[in-house]
Amino acid sequence: MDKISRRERKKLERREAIMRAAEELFSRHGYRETTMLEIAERAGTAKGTLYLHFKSKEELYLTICVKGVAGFGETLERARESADGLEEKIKAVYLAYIRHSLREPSVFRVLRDTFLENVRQNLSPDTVRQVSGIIRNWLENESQLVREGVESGLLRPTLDPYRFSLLAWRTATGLVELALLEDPMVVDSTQLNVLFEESIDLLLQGAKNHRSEEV
Amino acid sequence: MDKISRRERKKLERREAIMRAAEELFSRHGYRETTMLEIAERAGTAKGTLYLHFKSKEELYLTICVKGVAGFGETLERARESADGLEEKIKAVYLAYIRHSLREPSVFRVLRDTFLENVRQNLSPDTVRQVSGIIRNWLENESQLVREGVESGLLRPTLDPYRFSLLAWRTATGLVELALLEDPMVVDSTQLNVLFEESIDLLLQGAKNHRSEEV
Amino acid sequence: MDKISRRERKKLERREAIMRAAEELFSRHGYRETTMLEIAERAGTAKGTLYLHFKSKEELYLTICVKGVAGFGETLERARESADGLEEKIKAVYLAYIRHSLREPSVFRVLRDTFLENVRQNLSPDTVRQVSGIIRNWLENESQLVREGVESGLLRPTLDPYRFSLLAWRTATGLVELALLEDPMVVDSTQLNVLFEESIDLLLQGAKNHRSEEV
Amino acid sequence: MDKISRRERKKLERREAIMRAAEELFSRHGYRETTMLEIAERAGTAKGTLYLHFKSKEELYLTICVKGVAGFGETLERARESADGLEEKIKAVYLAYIRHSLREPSVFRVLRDTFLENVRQNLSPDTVRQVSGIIRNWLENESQLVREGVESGLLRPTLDPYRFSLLAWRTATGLVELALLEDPMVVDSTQLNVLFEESIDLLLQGAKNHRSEEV
DNA sequence: AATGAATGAGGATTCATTCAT
DNA sequence: TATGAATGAATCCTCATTCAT
Repeated sequence: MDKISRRERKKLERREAIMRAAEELFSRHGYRETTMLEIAERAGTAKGTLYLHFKSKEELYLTICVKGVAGFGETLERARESADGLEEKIKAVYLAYIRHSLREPSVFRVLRDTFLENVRQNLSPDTVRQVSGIIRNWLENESQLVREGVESGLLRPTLDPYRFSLLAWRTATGLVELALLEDPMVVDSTQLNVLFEESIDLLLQGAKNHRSEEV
Repeated sequence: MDKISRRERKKLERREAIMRAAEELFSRHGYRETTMLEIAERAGTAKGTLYLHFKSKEELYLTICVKGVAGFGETLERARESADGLEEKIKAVYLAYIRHSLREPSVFRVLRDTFLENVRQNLSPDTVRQVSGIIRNWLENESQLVREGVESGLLRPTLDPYRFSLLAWRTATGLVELALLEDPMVVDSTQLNVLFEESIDLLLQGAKNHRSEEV
Repeated sequence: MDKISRRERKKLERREAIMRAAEELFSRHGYRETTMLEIAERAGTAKGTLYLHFKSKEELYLTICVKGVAGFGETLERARESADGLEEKIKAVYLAYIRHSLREPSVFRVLRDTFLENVRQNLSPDTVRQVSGIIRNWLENESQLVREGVESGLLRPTLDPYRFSLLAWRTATGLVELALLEDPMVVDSTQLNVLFEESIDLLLQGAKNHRSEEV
Repeated sequence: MDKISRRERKKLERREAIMRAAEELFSRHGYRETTMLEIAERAGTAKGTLYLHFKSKEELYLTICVKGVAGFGETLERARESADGLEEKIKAVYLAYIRHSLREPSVFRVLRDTFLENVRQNLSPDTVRQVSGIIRNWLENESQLVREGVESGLLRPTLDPYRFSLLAWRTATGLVELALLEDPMVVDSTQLNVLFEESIDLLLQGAKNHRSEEV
């Protein structure tokens, strides 16, 4: 039994090595430009071994996506729980999304690519739907916070919670994309770091119920 | 001489037909997924003809990029000029960026791809620098408007103009990406259309000098 | 126009060279054991060229089948027409089938393989159906001769014409298979040649209406 | 000693399980189409185990052939012995060949494939010679019956006994091939069943000494 | 003896690019 | 100039066989 477990552990390690290699390469070169041979070489295995662990290139990709999405979900959840107060929670989740993306750029890129039209074409509709489903789920969780903000009077009553979440998500994504460029050219990293916090402050400030503040 | 000029016109028309076809296809399917045969067929020529006009697939791609960037520049410039008032100008440029992107999705996608790390790898550093240069130029033009907004007291004095432009640009890009998905899955198009205007309103509202308003 | 036609002729020649090469190799090694590279090399072209003329390995195979079946059909038809008298016609068609098979062993083998279960599995049901359809057609033509033989009193009234055709076909096929072995081992070629005529004589003799002869 | 024999029995059982699995699969899908993994799974063992019992895929295939040939031999022998009268014996052997083939389609197919040119190429000349030898032996046994038929005046004196046996064998094989098709397309199974008996009747009728009958 | 993970040669197919006409 | 046939490197995937456990 010990022996079996040792063998299984080894297999699991291989699998993880493959996933790490694939994640890195998919993220750097995109789905189509990454070849199974490259992945195998980077993972230190033979081509055929990949197919022992994943039925196809697409399944390997999907597995990475799903794992990545799950990781994101946990991070956001933790951020929401650990912050106090509605405004703080909203900011925490927003910043957690950015920080997690920067910490795991491969995951961010793979998920983003899954979202972009031209990468979608190589994936089965099912894969795309699965990833989209999880993203929508985040957005709805986030909306709930915003809704509470509106109900509590913090944010102005005309604000649509889901649209605000959507906006925050797209803004964060746009900033991360910029931050992940090897040579951003149009901005230096200090400015970007400031912008992460500033951006959500701006959005929240704009969404506040100024009537009530003025009183 | 007339004949020569007729011949040249014909050649130019061919070249443009090829570029239109390529733009459409690169934008829909991405660089790798688009084949030279498809481009040729859509342009109504033979495969070999493409190589009379462009040295390689990559050169064709780059030519499209450069042309697209120029078109964007003109549109933004026109938007700035035709709007009245600082706030209106800022909004106009922001919305023009979005509208132009939606009107010319191919150009938007090709430029966005050029910006993303994994596509950059296929491009010469020179091309990347060229495109980046033009983008920085837009941002600086836009910054100038924001700076005037700050100086006039419309926007709060602590606002960094360049950072604000950057933020608006990334937000707009993030929204356009979503809008261009064939099946956005997480949002319907009505919501998105509202969001285009709402987003810049929110950003501007958040950037305003509320002290002065309250008075 | 002359030039175009020259080019087209060349293309047609290539196509035929490929078909000849494929026919030979499929017949010698079977469908699965034959590789596209081998076919290309034997045809004196590059691998890619095959795909200019045939969409896939299967389509190439099918094309050979269909052409082969047609050739058979014409041969049998000619045999039927040129012989005099019912009995002679039946014998002529039977022998023509054998002779054509021996003259074009590749075609015979390819068609036989299409018929055998394990080769069918690699082919689309459509391919199989198409070939089967033509074979059934032969059998029905042949049946018609036998039916006339029964009606004229030459063959015994209890004889089922279609079954007799089937039997003759299977017998002929069985003999050809033996004749095509490089080293038959169980029979020498003189014996086989005698057997070709003898076999149909035996079958016809057995099918005759002996009552009427006895009168 | 008991333990050792138990172990040996187990080993033998494994070996037989593997052979049964392989026979079934080779027969259904052909040599190339059958994978060692499939055989292992069907036999309830691991892939590696196959190589403890058989040096290679080919050796496994050959072992099945040889065993199959032996089984055929016994069946035919039994049929000859249990029938009474020359004509009955000839028919019995003929029908036994067909029935055994239908009862053990795997064996039939494997042997037939061994006989066909394209499969022979994978086999050592020795194996082919061995199988051929056994087949010739059948044919000679069968010839003996026919010879007696000629000598007794049942069959016409001009009939060559070996050729007649050859013919009967090829006819039977041709019919079995048709009968084993999953979807015969050109004939239904009722007709085929009638044809089994009808065919040997026709052949024998054709071979009879009609002069003597007429008297 | 049994296992099953790992290997890597081999096969079908695609497509950017070349070049003879 | 325009064509499109030809090329062959590159890609995904399969599977017989080996070997450490």
